[in-house]
Amino acid sequence: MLEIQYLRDQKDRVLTGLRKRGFTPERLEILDQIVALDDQRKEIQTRLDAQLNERNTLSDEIGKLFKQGQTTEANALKTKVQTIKETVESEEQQLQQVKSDLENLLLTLPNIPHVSVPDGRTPDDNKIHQAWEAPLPVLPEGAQPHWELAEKYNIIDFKLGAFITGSGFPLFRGKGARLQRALINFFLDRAREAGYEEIQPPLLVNADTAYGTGQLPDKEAQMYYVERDDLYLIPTAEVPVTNMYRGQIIPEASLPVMLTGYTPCFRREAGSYGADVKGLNRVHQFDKVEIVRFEHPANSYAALETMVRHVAGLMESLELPYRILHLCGGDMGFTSALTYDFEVYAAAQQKWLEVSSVSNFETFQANRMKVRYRDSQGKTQLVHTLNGSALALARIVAALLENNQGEKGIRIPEVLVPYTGFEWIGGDS
RNA sequence: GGUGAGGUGGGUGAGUGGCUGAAACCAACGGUUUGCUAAACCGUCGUACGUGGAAACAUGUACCGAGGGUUCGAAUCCCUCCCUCACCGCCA
Repeated sequence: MLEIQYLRDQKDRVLTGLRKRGFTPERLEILDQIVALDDQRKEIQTRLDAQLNERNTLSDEIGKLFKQGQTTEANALKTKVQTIKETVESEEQQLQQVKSDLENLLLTLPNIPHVSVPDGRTPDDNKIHQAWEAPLPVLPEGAQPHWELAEKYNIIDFKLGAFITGSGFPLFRGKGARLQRALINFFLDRAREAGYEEIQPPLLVNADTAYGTGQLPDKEAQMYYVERDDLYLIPTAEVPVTNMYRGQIIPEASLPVMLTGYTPCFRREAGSYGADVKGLNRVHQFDKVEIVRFEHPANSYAALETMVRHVAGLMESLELPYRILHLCGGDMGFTSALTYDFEVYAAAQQKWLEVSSVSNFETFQANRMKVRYRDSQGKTQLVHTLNGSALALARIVAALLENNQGEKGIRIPEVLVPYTGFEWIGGDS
């Protein structure tokens, strides 16, 4: 959620930012509505506070009068307060109304893109931030996409998953399951070595938490919801982990707070069909190691860069061809100010698959969650929040299977062997 | 799931209708003093929003788990919900 003060002070920036996100001039009128509502809010509050002050003062006097036995005078004041009470009630209602209107409008505004964010509407307008310079792997004739390899080596059973649950819920078995576990441990170890504290958060969250990171209200249809208990299955560890600090004031000296967590992620992916959803390309449940940071605003972009380097390092050690995209205004998530997407090249499909998204949310999430720190003047300031996948498993597995297939089977990258305990899938080991 | 007891500031904890935004103690921060450490003493010590102010700051309002209600007035009384603890039941 944007800060109203920012919106008032930096209107030009907000305007250009929203245009970058494809706001039409009509939709931009919302800014003036917000400011007008906020003015109204202030006005009502000033009035209301004055009335409340009078009520409190009079009530005080009534108490004193009663104590002195001056009941007649006290009762006279009582009727006076009674009339104040009525106007107070109506003004309180107005205030509440205006506040909720204001909040609802503010919730419709996405974050303001960073100045570097490219213009554009669709994924085609994303800029390549870091290209893959080496030649892309070319597989020999007869190379198979991962869903065929999965069946051939009996490591992922899509049909069985569909039988047990539904499509998009793959079942990993044998070396497939072990590869998953190896990747999770590898990613967690790397994150820990980089200074992130490991967290195992709850996988279901309440509505307040889902609002905090911005999943509600705008991504409600994307989450699985347990109606009976009013809980949501997490779409990413970002949600529970970032909310660890909801409503908190973090001592400035504790910044940055660096957290990592592995969780399964659940996404309904409503409305996705076709070739994109084949195999592991788009599934309802997948595993991911997430890194989350709460940063001093002055450091957040440097932090973003180190996160990007961290993820790039993972890709490199897995020997996977990857590229980094700088998302354009139209393709960026609602809450993000700047997002880099990592794509891995799946050589059999000859497709780039998104495997990580690293973002700086600046104060957008922090404002919603009221996560602050105290600056050297003793004032509370909103922190910047950042997060990134490091990494999302399903598509990494897809690329590993496809790119590393050969006559002997599927070769496991060297760094993973200590984790898997085997060097080949389908080979001798 | 059942029964009982509770939820007060960073912590412990007082407070059962007005003099309590909240005692006291601890922690923290600033200072004084002793050669350092320690101790003692003095002071500061919640958040949000509004108003005035360039700011420091002053001032108003709200907040004692959350939301409603009673009352001229609620941390205090009533209702609903949430959470914690104890015991019982169930259970990986």
